[in-house]
Amino acid sequence: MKIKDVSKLTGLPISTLRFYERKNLIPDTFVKRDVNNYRIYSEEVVEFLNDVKALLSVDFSIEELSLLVNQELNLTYDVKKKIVEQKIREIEDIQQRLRKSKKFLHAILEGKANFQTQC
Amino acid sequence: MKIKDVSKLTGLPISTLRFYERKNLIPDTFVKRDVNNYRIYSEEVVEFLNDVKALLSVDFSIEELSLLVNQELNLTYDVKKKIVEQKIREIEDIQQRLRKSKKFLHAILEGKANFQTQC
DNA sequence: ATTTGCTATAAACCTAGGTTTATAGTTCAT
DNA sequence: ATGAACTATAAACCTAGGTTTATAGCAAAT
Repeated sequence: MKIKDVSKLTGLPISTLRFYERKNLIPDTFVKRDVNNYRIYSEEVVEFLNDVKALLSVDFSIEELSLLVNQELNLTYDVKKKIVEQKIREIEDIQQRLRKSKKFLHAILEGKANFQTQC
Repeated sequence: MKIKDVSKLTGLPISTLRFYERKNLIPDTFVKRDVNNYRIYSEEVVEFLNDVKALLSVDFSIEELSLLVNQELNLTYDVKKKIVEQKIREIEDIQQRLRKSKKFLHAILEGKANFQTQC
């Protein structure tokens, strides 16, 4: 597949695909170069990128994710496991803040929030 | 209260307090000017800013929040209500994505995620 | 063979949400 | 009355996560 196909299948702009690659977010196993220097992607890259999209959309930064994915760093499974576990805790933190904020917004709607006296 | 006191009580850096004010995030009712042009804050600003912090930390942007708070715009209660309701829906969206991501991360830990074959 | 479309890179640009710096006026303690 | 601490503004700077632009080399269809 060429870059445009990957773009269509993942919904990620071509510029973003190139940008992610520069950031080491796409392992070499997924993308080779043709004789003309065009990127040639494997079919599996689509599922991979969909996972990446999901993770980026919540709490992972590009840098964190590239840490997990970059094979050259050769992190042990244990180190990666710790990163993932830490991330799960961060997500649970966000979940708690979201629950609070939602309560707060409902309080605003019901005119119960102090905040609302200023709005 | 002067700016440093507010900074201490809210945990927001002085530079951020001034920045938020420039962004119309702090209603005039909370901050006046002394003869020397120093900002003089009311006591209530502390609770207000804590609410602002909570909302910014999840899903509100400064601009959205200033829309709700800016009295000069004179938005009707109905318009503000719709903004808040919309925001609640956005939060629920995020909550769903977080639940999915968490599942995904657990799957990675258990070696069940396809993603993991690349990590 | 030339126009249209796809690909490439490097570098500049953009936005949000701040922070830092430069410069200057005030206040308080000694 | 002088130094330390606090305040002010404007403008420059910073980071993340991209996007846009400029320039140029392939490819496919007419």
